[in-house]
Amino acid sequence: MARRSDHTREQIFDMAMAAAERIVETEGYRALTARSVAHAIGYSPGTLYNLFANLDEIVLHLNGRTLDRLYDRLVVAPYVGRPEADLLRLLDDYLAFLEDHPHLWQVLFDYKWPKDRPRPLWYDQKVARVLGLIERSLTPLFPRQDEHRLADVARILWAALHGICSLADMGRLDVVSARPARDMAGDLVRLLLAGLVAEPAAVPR
Amino acid sequence: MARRSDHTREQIFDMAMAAAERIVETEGYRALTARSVAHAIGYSPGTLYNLFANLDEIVLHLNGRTLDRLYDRLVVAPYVGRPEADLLRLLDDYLAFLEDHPHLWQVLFDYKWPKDRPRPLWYDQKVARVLGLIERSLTPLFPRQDEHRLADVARILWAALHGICSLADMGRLDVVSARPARDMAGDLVRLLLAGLVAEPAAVPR
DNA sequence: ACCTGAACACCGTTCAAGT
DNA sequence: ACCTGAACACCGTTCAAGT
Repeated sequence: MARRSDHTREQIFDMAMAAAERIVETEGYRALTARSVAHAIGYSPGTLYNLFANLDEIVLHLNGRTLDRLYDRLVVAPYVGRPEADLLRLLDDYLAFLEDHPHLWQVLFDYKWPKDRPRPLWYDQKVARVLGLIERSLTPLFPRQDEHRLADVARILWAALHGICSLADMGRLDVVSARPARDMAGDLVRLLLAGLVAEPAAVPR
Repeated sequence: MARRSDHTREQIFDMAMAAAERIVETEGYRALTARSVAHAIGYSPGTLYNLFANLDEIVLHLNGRTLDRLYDRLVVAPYVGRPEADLLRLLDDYLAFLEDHPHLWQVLFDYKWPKDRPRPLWYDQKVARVLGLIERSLTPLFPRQDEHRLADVARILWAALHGICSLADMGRLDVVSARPARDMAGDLVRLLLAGLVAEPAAVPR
């Protein structure tokens, strides 16, 4: 057999990404295999390895697309300049995204990139772009010279919200009594903001 | 071939669990396979399926053991009755456990129990026992009739800390600039406590 | 130059066959 | 009653062979 050149390299790349996304959304993470993607685009498994070093790289690109989708969703709402209102709205949009694309969200956070090799720069930039929205919402609370502290708090909030969504998604928060993730996350945002206002310089960096 | 009755059912169970733990600790999650466990205890893969419904159940029991270890580690330190001191000490012990058993900790949280079937009661009880330590530390901040609120805040804190440790473990917090998980988690604890004190009834349940 | 598909070294799980 | 190990239906990845 041989080259078919039915499609360019770029076309196959895009087809593979679209197929991967569709497989994850409809059948879940575990259905995403090199063979299933290859089959979905009508090429042999070997062909994928001309474009991607391995399956990990397909997942990485898929997650990049998910981060873009998430950012696009979060960025459209108006920014009013009141931290609590802005953060709670970000939270609502985030949770709505999670509800619309639960499987994509799971892959985004569950997937473990091998520790030995560094994440590509473009990927970190996509994460930073989302983090930037949280930072913007927090900005009114910090004086200009406290950019580092602002960035730290944004990351704390990002990670903390992730923890709540993650455990809620796994059904691990309903020990003893259940409460929606939305309520708990909203609670967290309000407590954290109250704490910031009460102790603005609690833990200088 | 046939029954060997070299060991009782209980002995094989314990051998399998010990082997699973050793495999995860030394070689990581991905090395934990039904075949590797069977080989480690000198039985055939089929034998495991007399004791466990599937590999999921082996992981579940392994995680139960990990929760026990974690609890044992957290419970020994003295309880002084000052929330900040007690929580920061819990945090330190938690992080120390994580450092000592990174792979066991990863399996504990990364492993997804199938959503369709309920977690066994004994598992939830082990989680609740750890959560109870956080609740105890928070108790001085809540009046007696606010037990529900206390439980909610404990779970928020537990989930939020998990989020920080989880993203830190995956190296996903060092976007832009890195900061140790310990610092971020400590920051979170202090901010949350300050928020609680400032707005004790911020979000009544 | 590109694509194939067989091959390699694995999986989880089942179950007929043995003692 | 219990254990085996071959079998089934999969994996990710490689690479000689083809066009």
